Amino acid sequence: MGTKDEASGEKRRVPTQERSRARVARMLDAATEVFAEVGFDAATTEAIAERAGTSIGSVYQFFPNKKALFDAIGERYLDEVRVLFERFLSEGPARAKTDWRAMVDDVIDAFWAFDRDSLAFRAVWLNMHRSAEFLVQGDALNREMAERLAPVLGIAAPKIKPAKRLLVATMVVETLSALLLLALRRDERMAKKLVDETKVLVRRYLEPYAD
Amino acid sequence: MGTKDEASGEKRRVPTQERSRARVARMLDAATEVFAEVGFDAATTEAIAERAGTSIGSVYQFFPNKKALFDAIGERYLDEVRVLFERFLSEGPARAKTDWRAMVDDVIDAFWAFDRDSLAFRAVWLNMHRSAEFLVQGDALNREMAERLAPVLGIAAPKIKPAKRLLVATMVVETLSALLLLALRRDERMAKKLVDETKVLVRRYLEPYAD
DNA sequence: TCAGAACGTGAGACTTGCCTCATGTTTGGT
DNA sequence: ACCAAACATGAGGCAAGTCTCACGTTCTGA
Repeated sequence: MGTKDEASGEKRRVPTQERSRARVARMLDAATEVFAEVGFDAATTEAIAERAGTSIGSVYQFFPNKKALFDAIGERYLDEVRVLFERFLSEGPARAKTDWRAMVDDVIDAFWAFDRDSLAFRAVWLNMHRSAEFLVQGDALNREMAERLAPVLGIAAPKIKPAKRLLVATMVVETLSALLLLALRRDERMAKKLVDETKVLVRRYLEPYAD
Repeated sequence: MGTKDEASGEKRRVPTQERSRARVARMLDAATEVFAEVGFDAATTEAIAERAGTSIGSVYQFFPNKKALFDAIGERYLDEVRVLFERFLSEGPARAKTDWRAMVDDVIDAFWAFDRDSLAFRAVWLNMHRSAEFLVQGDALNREMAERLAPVLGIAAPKIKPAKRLLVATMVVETLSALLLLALRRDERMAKKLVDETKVLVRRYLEPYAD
């Protein structure tokens, strides 16, 4: 490795002029694409700079290293997912009691519609955590979503014992994650079938837990 | 990349003496461990040689490059999985009609018991295909298993339309794959819960398809 | 209008890791 | 016992890729 700074410590210039702000935004977009296309290790900073229409020097003016670049878009991506997820959580209590079946469909549709690029990047994101610190660091995002989902399940599926809610939420989140990522890898036609069948699977799994 | 040979063409010595055969076996074991621990990219041939108690030169005497090493254990791993899977397929028609629920449990237990190392390596295997030739090359192993499973579903779950069998089989295989790999990353206690709940999920999903 | 701060650049220093090769050792058949 | 083939070794050639740095350009405020 060529890591110099520890724990992605920044120590870099913060863009203040408009010109550099736009440039940094282009870098993040380029990085998202490149990481999504070839994965973290195979992505080169050179390729990212080129796609952003700038030079390597400029990249390192704002990001101390490749990992920091990855972390930055990871954070941005996380925020977007949280917003999406939050929308459902906020309307959760109201709908969950009566209308949870339709809600499941909506959540799945929403995540599926949520930009292919983002999903592709998410695959890289998950795989990163899976290879490097394999057994130590879990999949932070999925874990967080499961924790947020658990309370909602208490309403939608009251038959689940409180102690078991997190387990069920984890099952749902991980299954969705895996199947949507799979759909992403298939052609349009198969993808649609998979997404629809995923709705069926989740509904059938939760059905006996509903009141 | 430093790839010289195309399409993992061998062009290397085949071990004939007992000494070298044993050495090659140690190399494969070491490679499995290292790949499983840190992933393909981060694994160094040096580390593999060292763990096998030999030198890099010897590794390259029998394997043309790093990828060939990976392919070799991939093949070995595939064979083991096929044997495991075949056992269930052979008894399939007999049990499938009456006893498919217990069969689901058995399959899950069997795959879970199937050596942690192997499962860890499988994660690397799947992730490899996912990053490099992202949208092109699918997950060969899971696809193959789904194709083999589809006919069995015709017996166990006769209500599935023939055209839909492969879809359902794919759903089952991918879900199992994802959830067992997840269980692997969790501690013993949580893993057991996840495995048990996976049985529940698969059973509930297939139930309406059974006669 | 001008100084200095912010910004942009890309050649190349430096590191890492794959793989080769020249050299030495072990084995098995005669 | 002896030779040729098989085997083993690890220093280092080489390519790829990360990140720095010295120099040039653009912006901002007084």
